[in-house]
Amino acid sequence: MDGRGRRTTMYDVAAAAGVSHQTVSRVVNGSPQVRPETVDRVRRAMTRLGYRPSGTARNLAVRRTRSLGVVSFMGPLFGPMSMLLSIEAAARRSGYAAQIVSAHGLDAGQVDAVLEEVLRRDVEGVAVIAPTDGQARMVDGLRAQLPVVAVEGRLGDDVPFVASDNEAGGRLVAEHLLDCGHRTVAHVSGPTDWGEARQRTAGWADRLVSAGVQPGPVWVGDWSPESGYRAGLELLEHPRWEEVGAVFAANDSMALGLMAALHRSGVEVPARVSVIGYDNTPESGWLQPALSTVEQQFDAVGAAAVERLVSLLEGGDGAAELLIPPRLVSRSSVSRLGRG
Amino acid sequence: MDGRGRRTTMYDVAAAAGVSHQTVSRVVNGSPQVRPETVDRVRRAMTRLGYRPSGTARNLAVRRTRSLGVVSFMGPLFGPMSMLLSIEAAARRSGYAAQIVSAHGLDAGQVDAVLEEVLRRDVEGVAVIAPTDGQARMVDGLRAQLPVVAVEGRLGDDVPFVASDNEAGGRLVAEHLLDCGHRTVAHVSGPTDWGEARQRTAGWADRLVSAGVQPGPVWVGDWSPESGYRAGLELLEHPRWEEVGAVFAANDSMALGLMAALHRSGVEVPARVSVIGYDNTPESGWLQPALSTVEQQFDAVGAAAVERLVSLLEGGDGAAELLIPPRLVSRSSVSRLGRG
DNA sequence: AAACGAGATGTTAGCGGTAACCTCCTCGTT
DNA sequence: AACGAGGAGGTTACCGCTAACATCTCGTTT
Repeated sequence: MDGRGRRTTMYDVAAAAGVSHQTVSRVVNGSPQVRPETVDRVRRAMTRLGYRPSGTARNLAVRRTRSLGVVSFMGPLFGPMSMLLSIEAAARRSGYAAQIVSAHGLDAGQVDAVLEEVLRRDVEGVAVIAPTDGQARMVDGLRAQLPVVAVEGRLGDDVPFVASDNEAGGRLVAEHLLDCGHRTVAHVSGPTDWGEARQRTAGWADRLVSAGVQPGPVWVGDWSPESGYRAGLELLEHPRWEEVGAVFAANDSMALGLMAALHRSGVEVPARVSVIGYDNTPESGWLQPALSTVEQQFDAVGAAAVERLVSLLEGGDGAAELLIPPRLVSRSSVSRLGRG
Repeated sequence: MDGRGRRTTMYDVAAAAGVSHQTVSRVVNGSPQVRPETVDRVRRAMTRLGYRPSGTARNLAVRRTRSLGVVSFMGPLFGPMSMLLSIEAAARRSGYAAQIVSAHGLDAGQVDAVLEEVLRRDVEGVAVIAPTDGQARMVDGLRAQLPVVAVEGRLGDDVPFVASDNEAGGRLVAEHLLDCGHRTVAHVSGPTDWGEARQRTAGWADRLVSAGVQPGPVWVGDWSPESGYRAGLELLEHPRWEEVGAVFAANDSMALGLMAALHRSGVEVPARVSVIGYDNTPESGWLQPALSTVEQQFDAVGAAAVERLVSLLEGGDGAAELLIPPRLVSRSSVSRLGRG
């Protein structure tokens, strides 16, 4: 800016360096078509005047913003937050800026507001982290306007979808429990309107059934430690509680609450009952007992999502689904019984 | 877009509706100077053509982007992440978009890259979440260009600064411990190049001293559960370990690791030794034992930071510092002894 | 010596909006 | 009947940059 509040533009630099604005543009963009000494003169003028190029003007001229929208429909849960960050990082690596818009609520008004917001920002494509159902339709408006990829939650059959493979994760859990000799396992699932929750449950039940084991009772939580705690209390009063040898909590927070309830009632983990979670938060390994869990590769998911989106922008086709396999982290909250 | 890839503009809408582009602009911006039936005609044309206004063009014309940069220099720790989200929310409430740029490393190259990145995006101001020292100078370049507010970590005497009052938090901890009758308390601090860490330690020590109590041994951690665990092991071998009645860990993660170490060695918390953390993560209340801790009001801090920044943009002065008081959350990891 | 071609730079016309100013028309006044 | 005011809308000139094409300068080529 000069004293009068007018911003320093290319023209100012051009005048100061005794060249045309186009030459300044060339210097800014590193064109090889400029003589070294001219480059120098222009550079000097730029720093002397404190010139800063206007990205806005550039974007308008080239008709690209190189920015992606990332809309997230939830609060500060570990999973969604990790996704957000990993997408931002991946986008930056690909030369795009990430416009993050997050809404905590899910009522129609909020969703609309968020979508308008993201459209207003001239993004070239959008990654939607919308793990609960019923947002699919609300996002239709977006899809008509620009490329969309769904992350972690399906948005419709025709929307490219990238996620951690929750069904595989559930299967991993069941497998591990079976390996350790457990034959009766209960489950504290996530909210049933979360696709991720349903898939973890499905994978778990599926693997159990295919091993001839009947899936045990299921409680529905809301991801919070408190809901895990409540489920734990109810579990303790279940008629067939005695038979339950292991519990699969659909995330680590609920596993924590669950273990708190068990602990409070003097039930030892893993001696009396094994517990396994999902997420592998940085804390999970330090709980007492150290929590066995499943780790999702958020970085890989984020990177894949951005890659898909960028490929769509560059005219590629919107390949169908991509599921990133999770991996089991075995710690001490699951006991190993003799083969039963 | 029409078939040929040209985007639908105001002029297209204007032509379709039989008005001038300016009238379209008036409709888009809700000017009252347009006859209802004209508004109608224009609206119809807009939806028919799938018109979407170009924020970029608008920004260029009005010479404002209404967006703020948020640069964060660290990974997915609870505190920083919470700040990020709270700032984004606050910015949106104030009608600004938040351009989030985060770097995990701290080497000069990275910092420069991040700063350039944020400048390139035409933000009107920047909130820097830079809790470690030595970034102050690196950020000087930024400050010369546009308003900056420092969040959680001081950036220099002349940069407006908003943070949670860590010294008060440290004092709160000491006070609570004293109240509970503890006279010998050890401390696992955060990294010494974090201002927050130093302040928590300082407040804690200060309050202790002013009560005539000698601050106990101090270990330096890195915020991770693992470093808390290591500190715990060392603590157990300290010559004066017998005298230590309480330990203050500078965040909940380290408190968790610490408790794991104590537990492993059969030391009971809080019976033998009390533990208190800092942060109040969603999990803290469900640990065993439930962790006493200090809660920072991230929402308030974020809101205040944005408010400061916006006021700077609108010509206000950059008031000095603002510290938001934290509050103590008392749970069961601290035992109450008789007054000693 | 004149024409040639390539490198270095300048000119002009947008990109899609907004702002400021101008015009036209319709009323109510006097 | 002439006049002024205000509502409704149109015109023109930017905003700060890039793209495409035009121009100028020389060292070569013939």
